[in-house]
Amino acid sequence: MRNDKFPDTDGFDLQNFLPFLLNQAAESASIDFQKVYKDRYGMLRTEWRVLFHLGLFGSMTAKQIGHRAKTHKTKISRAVHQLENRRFLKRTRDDQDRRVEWLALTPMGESAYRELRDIAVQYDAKLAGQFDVDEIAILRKMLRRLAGFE
Amino acid sequence: MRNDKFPDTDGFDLQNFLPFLLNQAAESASIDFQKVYKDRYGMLRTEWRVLFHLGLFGSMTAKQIGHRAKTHKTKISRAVHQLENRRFLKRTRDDQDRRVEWLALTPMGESAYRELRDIAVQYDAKLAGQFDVDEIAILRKMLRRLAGFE
DNA sequence: GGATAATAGTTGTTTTTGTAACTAACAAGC
DNA sequence: GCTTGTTAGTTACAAAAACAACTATTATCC
Repeated sequence: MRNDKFPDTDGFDLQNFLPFLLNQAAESASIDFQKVYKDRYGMLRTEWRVLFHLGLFGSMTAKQIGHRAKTHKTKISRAVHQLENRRFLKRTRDDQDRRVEWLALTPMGESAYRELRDIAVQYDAKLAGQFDVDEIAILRKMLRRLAGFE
Repeated sequence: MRNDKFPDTDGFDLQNFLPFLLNQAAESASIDFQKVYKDRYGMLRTEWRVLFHLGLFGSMTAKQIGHRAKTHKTKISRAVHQLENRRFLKRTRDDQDRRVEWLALTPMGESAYRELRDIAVQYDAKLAGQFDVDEIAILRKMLRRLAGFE
């Protein structure tokens, strides 16, 4: 880890320190998209994540979503409540195991999902567009590894 | 953006969506280091960021730190208070402009900084170590661009 | 030089998160 | 079948973050 900009420091470069760098990149990269689901749909981050999971994978339990999104069950629980209040999803108890409830989007939820998904696709393309295709492939591969997705 | 794992979905792949992917990678990559400054020093993220900035760049104002770390001034203000309470830094008013205060680490702050910095260097090396050197260079370059560092 | 605006930093209030304890349902062992 | 343990999800309370309004000081400009 070198430090080109401040060679008079002690050899540690904060702007290249991966936890800091990743966090800053993640913040910058998500801020404009955040505005969409926040200002336009009044959603929190966990809420759109639940919405996206249900939109993508159909019916899921809170636990399954939490596991895939690495999100604590209390956060999921609150997001589900909120989405339910806004009529974006409905729950149905599992008959075999009555602790479990299956979550699925309502038509309203589906439509919100489709709109946000399309925006997300464009948004991702715009972010990726500033790099070479092979570079962006390397980036995603490394990030998936860091994220523990594979 | 293709979706190999769930080809029966609608072509959107959440695990490759950059804002989500970056955030997950950032979370995973920082969790173990977070434990160090949290459990061992009782620090919050913003507090170690202030500490690191002062350790790296010497005397700075709250505003300068906030700008470099992209952190809101209220968060910086509270972190500075906390670090001051723990005798990690001291403030001195600027004589030219008495709104400004210059922040600098105390010897105790310096020593905490050095310890955390050494851990950070090792930690970064461990993270980077799982990739090729040229790949990691590409990763950092792209992340710096995404983060708006250059 | 006095009104107005801008700036550095703080404080107060509201949201959101984190953590732990909780309920309800099921499972296992005996 | 009854104790003990586990699991899905919720709730309550404490910690932290977000946001807006504030103080104190300096800059602008007529």
